[in-house]
Amino acid sequence: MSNTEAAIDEGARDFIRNIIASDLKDGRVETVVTRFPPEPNGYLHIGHAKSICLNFGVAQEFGGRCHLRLDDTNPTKEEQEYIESIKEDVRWLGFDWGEHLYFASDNFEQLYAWAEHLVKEGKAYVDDLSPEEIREYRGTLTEPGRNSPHRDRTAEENLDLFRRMRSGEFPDASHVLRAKIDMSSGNINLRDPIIYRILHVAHPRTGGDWCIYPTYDFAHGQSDAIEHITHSLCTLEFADHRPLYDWFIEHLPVPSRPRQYEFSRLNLTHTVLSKRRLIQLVEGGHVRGWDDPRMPTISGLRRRGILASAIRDFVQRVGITKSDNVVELAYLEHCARDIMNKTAERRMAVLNPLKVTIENYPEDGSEELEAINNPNDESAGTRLVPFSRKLYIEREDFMEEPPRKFFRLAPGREVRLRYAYFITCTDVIKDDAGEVIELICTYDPETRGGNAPDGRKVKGTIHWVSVPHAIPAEVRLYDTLFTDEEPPLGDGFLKGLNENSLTVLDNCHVEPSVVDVKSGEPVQFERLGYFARDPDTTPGHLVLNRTMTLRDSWAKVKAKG
RNA sequence: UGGGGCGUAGCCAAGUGGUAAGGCAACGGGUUUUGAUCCCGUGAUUCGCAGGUUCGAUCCCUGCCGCCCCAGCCA
Repeated sequence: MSNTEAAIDEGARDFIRNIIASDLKDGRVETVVTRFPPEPNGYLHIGHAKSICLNFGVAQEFGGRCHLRLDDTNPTKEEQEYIESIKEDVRWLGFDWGEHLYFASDNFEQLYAWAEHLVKEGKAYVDDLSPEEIREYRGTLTEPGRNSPHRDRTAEENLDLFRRMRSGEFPDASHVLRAKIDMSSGNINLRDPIIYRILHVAHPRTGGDWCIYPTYDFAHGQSDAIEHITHSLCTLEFADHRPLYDWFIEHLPVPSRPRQYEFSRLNLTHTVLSKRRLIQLVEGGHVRGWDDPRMPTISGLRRRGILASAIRDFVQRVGITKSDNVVELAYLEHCARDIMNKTAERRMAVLNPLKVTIENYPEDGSEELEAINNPNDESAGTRLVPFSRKLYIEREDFMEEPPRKFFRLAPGREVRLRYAYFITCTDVIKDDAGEVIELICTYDPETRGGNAPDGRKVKGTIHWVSVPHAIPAEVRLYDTLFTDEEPPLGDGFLKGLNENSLTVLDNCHVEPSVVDVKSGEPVQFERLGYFARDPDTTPGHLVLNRTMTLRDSWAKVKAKG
C-alpha cells in the first residue's frame, strides 16, 4: 500500500482530512490540490503556520500538491518586502511549492474578462453611489438593504461604464462594479457585493497597468478555480463568504469547481496574532522589528531559536477544528523544549558571574576536562572544557545563609562542579558595601571528572566557566510580550505590554566552544536553558538569545518558602 | 431582533447510540554528575442546560442558555 493509500485509509486526524480522504476514496477528486494564500501586507505569524502546515501537510500526506499564492489584490497595502519574507518563512518551515508560485494578480486579465461576462449576463452592474450611500443602502444586520437606483441599468450601459472604469476615466471611489444578487439576503455578503473598485495606485507586480482592482471575493475563488485547487481551506470568518464563493463558481465559465472549507484560527496566550496589531507593535517601536524574538512571527520565533520542527509539532498537536480556542503559551514552549532537549548540544555558560578562586589548585595550572555534548544522544560525542584556578559560577548558586532545601554552594559546604571536581567554600570575600564579590574554595583532586573514589556524595552540581578561557557574551533574556494571558482588547492592547519582556545581560561568560555555535542551532547551557546566536553577533561581540528556560522545579520550591 | 459558526477537565482535543482516548498544565513519587531529561501515579459518576425518544444518549429529537464572526470600495 502506498503512503497515499495509507493516508486515505487511516482514521484521519481532523475533519478536513476526513473530507479529503473520502473525496479521494469516492473519486470526486483525483489529486488533492491546496494552496496557502497570504496577502503580502505583513509578516507571517504562528497562526499562519497552522494554515501552512495544514495546506502543505495535507498535500504531502495525500500525494497531492500545494501552491503558494500571494493574494495581491489591494496595492494600497501590499509590498515586495512582504512577498520575500513570506517565501522565506514558508521555506524555513520546511515546505516547498515547487513550480507552483502564483499571484492573484497573474489573473487580472482573466478576472476582468469574467467580470465583463457577468455584466453581459446582467449579473453585475456599475454603481455610482458614494461609499457612504452604499453603506446606507446595504441595510443592517437585522434590516434588509435597498436596491441601488443604478441597479437596473442595461447590460450595454454597464459594459460601457465598466470599460471606462478600466480606462481610467473616473476617480477613485466614484464607481464600483457590483454583483447583482440579493439586497435582502440575511447574509450581508450577498447584498450586491462590490467586485471591482477604482484605485489609481501602482501595483507591486502589475505596476501602472490597472486602475481598477478586483476585491478578495471576486479574486479568491476564481484564482482557486484557475489553479484547479480542490480544497480551499480558510479560517472561520470566511464561512459567511462561502455562498458568494459558490455563486461566482456557478455563474462563471471557470475551469474547475473548488470547494471551500473553514477551520478555526489559532490564538495564543500572552501575545497577539493579528497583522493589524503586530504592525502596530513594529511601527510604534514597541519591539525591534518584525523579527524581534518576542514576536509571534515566524521570523521572530526563528531568531529566538525555536526550531521549525517544533512549530510543526505544535501545530499538529493543537489540531484542526472549528471551535474557538486560545492555546496556552506553555504548550508551544513544551514543543520547543521537547525537540531541543533531544537535539541541542550542551555547553556551560555563566550569566551572572561570581568569581571563585580554588586556593589549592596550582597557581598557573590548567587542564581540559571531558564533557558530554548531549546525554540524550550518544552520537553527539564529548568535548574538552578548560579548567583553571579562577572560575566564574552563577551568583544564584551561592548563598551565605542558605535556606533548607538549597543544595548549592554555601560557606563550608561541598558541591560538584559539573564534569570537574568537588569544591568546598572556605571563605567569602565582600566589598565595602557588604556585597559578596569572590569565594575562596578548595578542591579535592581525587574527584576529577566529578566522582569521589570514597563514594561520598554531594547534594548539588553547579556549572562554571574558567576565567582565563572564558569568552564574553551579551545575552538577551525574553519574557512574554504581554503580561496577561489575554491582552486588552482593541487599541488598548498596548497597555498590556510587559515592560520586562526583554532583559539584556552584558557581563556573561561562555566556554570557548560556544564561539562555534551556528545561528539557527540552539544549544543548551546546562541548568539555564536553550540559547541561540543572534544575528547581531559580530566577530568581537557574541550575542545570544535565550530561546527558552529549562523547566525549573527549584523555582516552585523557592516560591513555597 | 437577520445570517453563519461553536459549546467534552485549567488549556488543546478524540469519541458521534453501548456506558468518556491522548497531549499540555498542575500535584505526588522514583531515577539522575543539568533542582533538566526520563519513569510511575493522581483527575470528567460525566460531555452548556432542560425535557423527550431508547433497554441504553456526549452522540438522535425539541426547547433554552452562553460564546465567536458578519453591516471595508480590507483580506
